[in-house]
Amino acid sequence: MLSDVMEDYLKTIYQIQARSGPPVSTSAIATALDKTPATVTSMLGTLEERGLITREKYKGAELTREGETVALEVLRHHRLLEAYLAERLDYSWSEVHEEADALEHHISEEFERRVAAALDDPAVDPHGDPIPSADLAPLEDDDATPLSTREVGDTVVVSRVSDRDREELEYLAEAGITPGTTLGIVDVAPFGMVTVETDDGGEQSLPESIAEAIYVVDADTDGTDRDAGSDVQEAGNA
Amino acid sequence: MLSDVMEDYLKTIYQIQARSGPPVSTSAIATALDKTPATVTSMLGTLEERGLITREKYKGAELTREGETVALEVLRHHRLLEAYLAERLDYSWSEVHEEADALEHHISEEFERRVAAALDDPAVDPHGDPIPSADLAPLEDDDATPLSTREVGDTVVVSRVSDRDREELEYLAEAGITPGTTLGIVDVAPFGMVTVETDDGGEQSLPESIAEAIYVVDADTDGTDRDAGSDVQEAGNA
DNA sequence: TTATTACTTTAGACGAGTCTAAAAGTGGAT
DNA sequence: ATCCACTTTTAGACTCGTCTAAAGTAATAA
Ligand SMILES: [Mn+2]
Ligand SMILES: [Mn+2]
Ligand SMILES: [Mn+2]
Ligand SMILES: [Mn+2]
Repeated sequence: MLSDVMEDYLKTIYQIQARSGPPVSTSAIATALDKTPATVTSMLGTLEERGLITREKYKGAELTREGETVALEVLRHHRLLEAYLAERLDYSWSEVHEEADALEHHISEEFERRVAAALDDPAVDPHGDPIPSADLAPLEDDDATPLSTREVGDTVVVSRVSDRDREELEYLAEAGITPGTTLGIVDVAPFGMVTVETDDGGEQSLPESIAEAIYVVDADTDGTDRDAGSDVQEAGNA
Repeated sequence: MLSDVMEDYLKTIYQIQARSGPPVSTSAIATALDKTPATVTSMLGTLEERGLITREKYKGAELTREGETVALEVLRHHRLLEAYLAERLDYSWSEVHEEADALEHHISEEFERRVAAALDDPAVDPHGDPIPSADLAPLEDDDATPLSTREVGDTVVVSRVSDRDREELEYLAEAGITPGTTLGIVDVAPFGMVTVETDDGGEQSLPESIAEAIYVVDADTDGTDRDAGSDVQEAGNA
């Protein structure tokens, strides 16, 4: 059996690896988990012994297939919980992350199945992140890029939004920007300020930090299979 | 902040104290939590320092008001979770206990509120045990006694059923005996075997171990306020 | 009253996960 | 080619919750 702590390390390594690719540095993990680098080095040793990661000294870590499976399991729990809380317990999308973090290590497989069944096997969580399937098959990486990398004139659809910052999420819910929203980029000002036009014709100016947290795809690349779970995306963003 | 482990000790002390009164012996706690007596002695020292229990050496422990409040909080979480799982996720009453045990330390106060609201503030859990109120006021002790202490001719109503043994609970669900069921005692045989007649006229013979786990009140003392939450009692006992 | 027995506490050890401080390695700039 | 700044690892310590083994206490039986 793996401890909660080990599960959190594996989840974190997975997420950094998904963004920046392996190897994942000690300090990146330390920052993400708010631990000292020395602590991380020690735990990486344990995870390596258990066959969950491979490691090159002074370079960084990489998940093994087994480690990846554990990470996907935890991520499935996390995202199913987020979806359930938003859909069935009236949580807003800015509140679900912390609650899911606290519960993800403690639910049974039976609970996981029942929650998934209650929601009819949702494909994405309230932030637009894909929910790993029950068989824990690897997730394909998506082609979404931050809004901050796009240019004036682009028309894009919001694919997902980083769920790490409550205030950002509240701001975006207020602005009516959630997964599925279509945005036209009207202006890009100095310091990364992006002005967008929403479906309803309104204009919003978004600071760079927000524009970096919004992942978008081209409008014509839209609605392929990501939208299967858009009922969940729509829910509880008041 | 209290650890999960401390919460479990306090919950356990509360439950033993409710059954047998203080002081609660080291060995009783050790048995209930499946730890060694030495371990329990050590933790009792910690709980005493924190002001959660009082203690007389070689005699046993007793909860302070503060300790009792913590225990009631954990118990509220546990029983609300059991009720929610049975009512909203289709769990049977034999499955809820373990899941609630795993989750009770990890839900937020917000989650507690939302679950309570979703169920319309249930008064009892699926086993008939009272759910402490949100203000954590002490529970009055009920007057229910084990079916095994009753005599031929008595007509009684099931008040609650011990939730510790899955197989017992499955057996009872099968037999149609749940909180609220009226039973007539038809026979008491050697070795404590009790034969009862159920509402529908059927007869059941219950081994002593089962009869000890069923807490009943006199039929005429019935339906005072315990029945406020009988919708919950009825749910999910397939 | 004393001896037996059961229970409780003390003493000491250990694994998990964490930290701080110091040593070692890495990679770019001079 | 050497040095410097930064990162990583090592070394050692600490807390928490647990255990085993030994010693102490209480209650009862002889
Ligand atoms: Mn799972
Ligand atoms: Mn999310
Ligand atoms: Mn609570
Ligand atoms: Mn119960």
